[in-house]
Amino acid sequence: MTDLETVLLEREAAEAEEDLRLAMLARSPLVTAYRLNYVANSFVAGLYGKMEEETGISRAQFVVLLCLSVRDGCTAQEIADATHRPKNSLSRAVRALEAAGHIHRSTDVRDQRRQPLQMTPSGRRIFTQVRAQAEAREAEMLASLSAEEAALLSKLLNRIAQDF
Amino acid sequence: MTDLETVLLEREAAEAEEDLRLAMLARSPLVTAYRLNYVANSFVAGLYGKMEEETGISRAQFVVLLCLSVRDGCTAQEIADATHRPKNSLSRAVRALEAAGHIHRSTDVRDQRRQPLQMTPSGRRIFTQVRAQAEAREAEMLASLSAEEAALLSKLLNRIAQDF
DNA sequence: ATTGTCAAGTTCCAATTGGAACGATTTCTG
DNA sequence: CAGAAATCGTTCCAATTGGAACTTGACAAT
Repeated sequence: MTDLETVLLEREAAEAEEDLRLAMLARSPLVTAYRLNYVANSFVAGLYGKMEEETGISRAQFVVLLCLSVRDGCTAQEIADATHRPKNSLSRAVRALEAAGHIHRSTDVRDQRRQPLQMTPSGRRIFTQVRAQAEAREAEMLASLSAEEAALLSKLLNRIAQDF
Repeated sequence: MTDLETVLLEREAAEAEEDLRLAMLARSPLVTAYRLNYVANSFVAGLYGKMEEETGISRAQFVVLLCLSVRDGCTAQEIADATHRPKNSLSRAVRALEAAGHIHRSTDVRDQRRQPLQMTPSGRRIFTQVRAQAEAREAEMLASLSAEEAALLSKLLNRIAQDF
C-alpha cells in the first residue's frame, strides 16, 4: 500500500468514525441538551482520570475542596445540597481528605450533628494544583469561543442554573 | 408558632440551604465549567430515574436509541466512538434492547465482526415515549431563556463540541 | 498459505456507587 | 417535660460500572 493510499484510507476511516459523532451533534433530537451533555462529559472525562492519578484527588474530593474554597467551614450536608451529590459518597470523600491531612473536621458545639470542614495548608496547596489542571481544561474547552462568547455562554448557563 | 413565623423560618432555611449552591454558581473557580456541569447534572438527574422507572429504558439504552434515530443501522462500536461511552456498557444495553424487542441486530455479511443495529416498530414506539420525556425536560431547562438565547446557547455549545 | 496485527463485541472481576437503614443529636409539639 | 419527628453523618449491601483480558473475524505483509 502506498503512503498516499494509507493517508486516504485513514482519512476516510476518521471521517466515518466522526460521522456519527458530528451527525448527533448536528441533528439529534434534543440537540441542545445533547450538546450540553456531550461537552460536559468531554470536560470531566479528560480531567478526573488525570487528576486522580497525578494528585490522588477524586472527583468527589475535588467537589469538597471546591466548595470549601468558596465557603470554608461548610458541612458535608451543605455540600450535598448545593451540588446534588449523594451524601454518603461525600462522607467518604471527607474522610479521605481528612486522612490525607487536606481538611480539618471539627464538631459544631452548638449542634453536635454538624461537622464544619476547613482546608488545611496542605489542602490549599493541593487545591491550587488541581484547580490549575481544571482551569487548563476549562480553557481548552472554551478555546473555540471568543472572550465575549465565553462570557455570554457562562451568563446563559448561570441563568438556567438559578432555578433548575 | 404563627404561620408567618413558619413561612419566614422556612424561607430563611431555604435561603441558607441555597446559599452555598448560589455562591458556587456565582463565584466558584471554574465558573463556566462549574455551571455547565451543574446544569448537565441537573438535566440528567431528573430525567433518567423517571425514564427507567416508567419505561424500563436505561441511560445507555437511551443513548443507543438516540443514535439509531439519527443513523439507523449503526453499530455499537460507532456509538461508543460517537458518545465516548465504554463499549461494554453499550454491549449490555444492546443486548437488553434486543431482548426487549426494541432493536434488531444482524451481522454484516461483508465484515462479520460488525453487527448493525436497527430499531423495530416497538423500539420506535418506546423511543417516541422517552424522547417526549427528554424533550419536556429540555424545555424545562431552557425555560429561563428566550428562543433567541436558547438558539445562541445551542450554537455556542455546538462550536465547542466540534473539536473537544 | 502463514503469521502477526488490529478491530468488534463479549465476559470477567475488582472497585465504585448510591439507596436505605441506622445511631446520635436536635427540634418541634402537645 | 416527654415523646415524636427531623437532621447529620455513617454504614451496609446489592447493583452498576468500566478497565482489561478474551474470542472471533478481517486483513496486511511475507
